[in-house]
Amino acid sequence: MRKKLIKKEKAIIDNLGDDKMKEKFYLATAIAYTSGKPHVGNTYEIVLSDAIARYKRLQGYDVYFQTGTDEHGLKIEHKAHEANLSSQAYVDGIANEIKRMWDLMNTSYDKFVRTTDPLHKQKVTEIFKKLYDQGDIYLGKYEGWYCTPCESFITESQLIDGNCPDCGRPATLTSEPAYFFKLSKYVDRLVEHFEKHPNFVEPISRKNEIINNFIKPGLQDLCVSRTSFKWGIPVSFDEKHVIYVWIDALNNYLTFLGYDIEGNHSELYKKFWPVDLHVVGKDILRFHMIYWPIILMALGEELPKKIYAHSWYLTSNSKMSKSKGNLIYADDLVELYGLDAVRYYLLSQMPFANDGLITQDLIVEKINSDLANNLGNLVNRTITMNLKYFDGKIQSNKNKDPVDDDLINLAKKTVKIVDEKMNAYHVSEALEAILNLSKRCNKYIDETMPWSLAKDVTKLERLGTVLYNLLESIRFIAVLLQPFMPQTSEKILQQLNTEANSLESLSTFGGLKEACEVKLSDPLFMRVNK
RNA sequence: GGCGAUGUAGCUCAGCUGGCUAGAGCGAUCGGUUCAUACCCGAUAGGUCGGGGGUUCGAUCCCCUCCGUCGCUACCA
Repeated sequence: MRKKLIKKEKAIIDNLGDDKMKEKFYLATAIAYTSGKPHVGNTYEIVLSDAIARYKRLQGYDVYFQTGTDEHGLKIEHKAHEANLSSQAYVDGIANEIKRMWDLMNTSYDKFVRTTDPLHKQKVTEIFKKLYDQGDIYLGKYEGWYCTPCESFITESQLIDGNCPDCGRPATLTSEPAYFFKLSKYVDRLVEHFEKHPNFVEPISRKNEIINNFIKPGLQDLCVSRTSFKWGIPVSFDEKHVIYVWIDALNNYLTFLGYDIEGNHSELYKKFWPVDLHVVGKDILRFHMIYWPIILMALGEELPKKIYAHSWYLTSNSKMSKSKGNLIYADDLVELYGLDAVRYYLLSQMPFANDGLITQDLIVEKINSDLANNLGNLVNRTITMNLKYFDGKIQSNKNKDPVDDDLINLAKKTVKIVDEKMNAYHVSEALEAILNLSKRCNKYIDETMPWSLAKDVTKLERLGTVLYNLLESIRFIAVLLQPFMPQTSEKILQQLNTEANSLESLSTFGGLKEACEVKLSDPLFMRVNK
């Protein structure tokens, strides 16, 4: 199956430039909740998605990459009230802040959506009505525990001896009319889908968590309307109710693409639906794994191909939160260490299925060892030598030696490893492979000792080949680095003075042209003192 | 309480379906080199693979149990 896919992708690469042959790829991040400034844990999601999107483009896919903000709900109504702002003014401010952060991180999204967009609201209204009309949403009664002083509903499991977990006062059982979504009607189909598509949700452990907690005990119908606040999309046929935020938010993937309930979809929709990859935080997997597919089933739309639930960055083993005062913001880090260094850290230090650690000390350590000493210094010393020995002119690579083979083979192999890892969305492992190639280059310099060859006039040709191999390997590194550190990649390619930056340019080791002149620039990364 | 992860060298982590002397990177120590951002290359580090028990010819990887940490448990999103 995977082999088949890779073959397919190769075929796409071979046909690059021919738009008709391009396969589409719709990548959507979860939309960020506008309750406050996003910390680095939230920012990770967009950077991760960006790396995937950029890699897919490099592979030749026609990528549509959507992100945005989720702006309704009780919490926001409260926050706005606290800030003495209208709800709309409040979310405008936060949405700007989030967009600014996404831009600061140099993320290449195609569209930034906001759920307060009038068109979105209209379409969600229509979708809700359609689901009601076809009987998937019905009016029922919400029964639950309520703490009157706290004005909040409490779940059975949150109750402490029948009392409110916040104030300790007795909770009362209340009942009020509310609309419900008939999840029960679709649950069998959903389970069947999970079974037929074992990789629908990854990591598997996260999928099991949801199945064990929600599916196995018996999926309850979902309450999809609220009357306790106003900041949301009203139910068109019952104005006292506001549509549950998740029904509102999840539909962004449809509405902004140009979905139409009558079936008069936009061209964009026809081209890109369904979502190929949802990148969401593990904390909201439930909504994407259960409610979202069921909504789509009810609407008769195709289901997403894959949902990837990423983990969190933790600071010394605890989740970042305002109350703990351990928040780290990406913009502060960028200020301190530079954009690509932060991107590098975020992308390289997250294990596939577990939480990652982020601290200033760890960041500094990675910047110094991986970026400054290994990669940056490699580029710097190699370019310097080519300038020193050959006035910058790239030499021929004809004077070969068996010691070259290992380096050249690794360069070629790295392309394959990166491809495999990225196809499985194992981003950190892809990056690791690239850095390994850089490390191998440094070793090659010691093996060949160019400074020694330079002292012997009869070995100049050999010296030229050694430097060629290094420069070409560095080109491989730079090309592969594009999705992860776009600016760094570009800086390296500029120093190499080459435009050969496509994936297919790596099909042969020898893309750099003879006699072309390399140029030295400032070091890519400076060492940071702790 | 239920469900699920996780506990491997000082630090961050790899170890697929059990099998040669348990690995990587960083840090530390020693040696080499000088093209380079005091960088790079090499060597070394003797870690009860959380504790105990079991299955097996043999377990870090299987089973049981105990301890620690973390996550999920439906109306906050």
